[in-house]
Amino acid sequence: MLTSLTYLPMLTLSTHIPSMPKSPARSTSKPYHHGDLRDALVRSATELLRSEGPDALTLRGVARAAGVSQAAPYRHFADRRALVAAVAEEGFRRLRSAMLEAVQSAPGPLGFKAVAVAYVRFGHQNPAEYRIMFGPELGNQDDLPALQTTSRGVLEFVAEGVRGLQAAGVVVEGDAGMIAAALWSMLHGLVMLSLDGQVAGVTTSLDELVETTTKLMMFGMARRAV
Amino acid sequence: MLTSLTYLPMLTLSTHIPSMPKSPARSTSKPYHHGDLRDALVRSATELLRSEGPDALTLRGVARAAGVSQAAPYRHFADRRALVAAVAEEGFRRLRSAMLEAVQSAPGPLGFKAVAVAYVRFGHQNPAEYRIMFGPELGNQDDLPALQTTSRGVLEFVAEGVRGLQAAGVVVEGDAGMIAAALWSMLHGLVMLSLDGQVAGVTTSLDELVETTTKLMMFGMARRAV
DNA sequence: ACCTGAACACCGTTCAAGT
DNA sequence: ACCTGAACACCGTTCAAGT
Repeated sequence: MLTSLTYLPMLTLSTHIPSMPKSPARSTSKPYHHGDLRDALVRSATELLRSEGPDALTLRGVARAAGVSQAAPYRHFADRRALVAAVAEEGFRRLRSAMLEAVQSAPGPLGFKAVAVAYVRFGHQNPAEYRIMFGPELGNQDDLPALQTTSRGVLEFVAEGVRGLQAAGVVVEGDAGMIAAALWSMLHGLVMLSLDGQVAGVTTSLDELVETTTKLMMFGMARRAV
Repeated sequence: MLTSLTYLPMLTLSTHIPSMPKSPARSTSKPYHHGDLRDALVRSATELLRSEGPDALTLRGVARAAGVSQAAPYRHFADRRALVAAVAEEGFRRLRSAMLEAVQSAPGPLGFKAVAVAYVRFGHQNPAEYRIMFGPELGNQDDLPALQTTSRGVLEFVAEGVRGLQAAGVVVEGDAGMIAAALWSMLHGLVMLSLDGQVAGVTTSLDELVETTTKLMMFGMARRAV
């Protein structure tokens, strides 16, 4: 009953439609809906995740934040998980950038510690994103090839660093991939456990923990033969 | 086997759970509801988690599996998170047992590797539980003192082992808590990354990875001075 | 081609009420 | 004291329909 009377159509007359060419919206501040809703959704999702926490990362909430209907995201993402994966991908890219910047500012053997510090710092500065990147929802990435490629980039980055140190004679010979996996495990575990507050009693200074950890990784915990 | 509904009839309502004579309700002529619904809920939750995955760990689903109404769990758990915490607690207890068994079967310096193997094996044999134990829902445990105590037990256990090795002159001196945190980080990261398939390309054998990792932890990756 | 509105089946949580 | 039934406000997802 109410339907036909109370619902007035908005000003969608043809005369109002700007002569938008095919190229993506650029000058339009916000005429109608985005030329790139996909990107807008990923951005909204990331913002929501940071400001409201992981529980706020709902498809409906993100759609709301982006100003579209709840069904609209399905034009761009197969399901909620695909949207989450897109957020994680962006995170992996930023993590890689942070590590890259670290080695560039401190090349050679010193780079190892610089990367470790940058890695742990990234996790602590982006806790919600970090958790999503390694969370259970994306545990099996077999059906998310784009994410898989991006996340594999981290291991590849570390392995490359290991090879460099091996070539410089600083690090023992051996499978660089395995050594890199061990290093990454260490860093990842450190971020996770500290985010969880599991190692809170150990020290007040995270930097100190990273320091101890990287030293241990470098020289081991076995006592040298006297 | 993706995340789908897969609604199965689930004929679990047969005369389940033989009434334990130990519980207070003994003269119960009615086979009505458990003298210990709390325990039954935790058990149902764990079973659901293992068989159907993390998405099945819903309060309503658990209540259904236990044969009570959807509101009944609220007599025993403040909210869904409290139930999840109870499941995680049980997991931490079993993890500790597995580690304890490992040191007992291989005491001394060899115990280090035995514990590492037992730890990683636990994670891989109980992936869903392991993820819950360290998942984002329980990230901040400040309001879950029981869980906090149980999970802290793991770090304490490792630290105790480190102290033993230090006393035996096998491990370098230094803050045992920090060294333990580094060791735990390594093991935790290894479990997580391998469960996520992030280090799948490195080796086909997880045992080999654990082997390399523990050696690295023991002797470091720095090349000895020639 | 892209988006909306409405619907369906689920969920966490609350609360009066039953026994 | 412990549990049920019904309700509320959310979800993810689908689908016919609009422009």
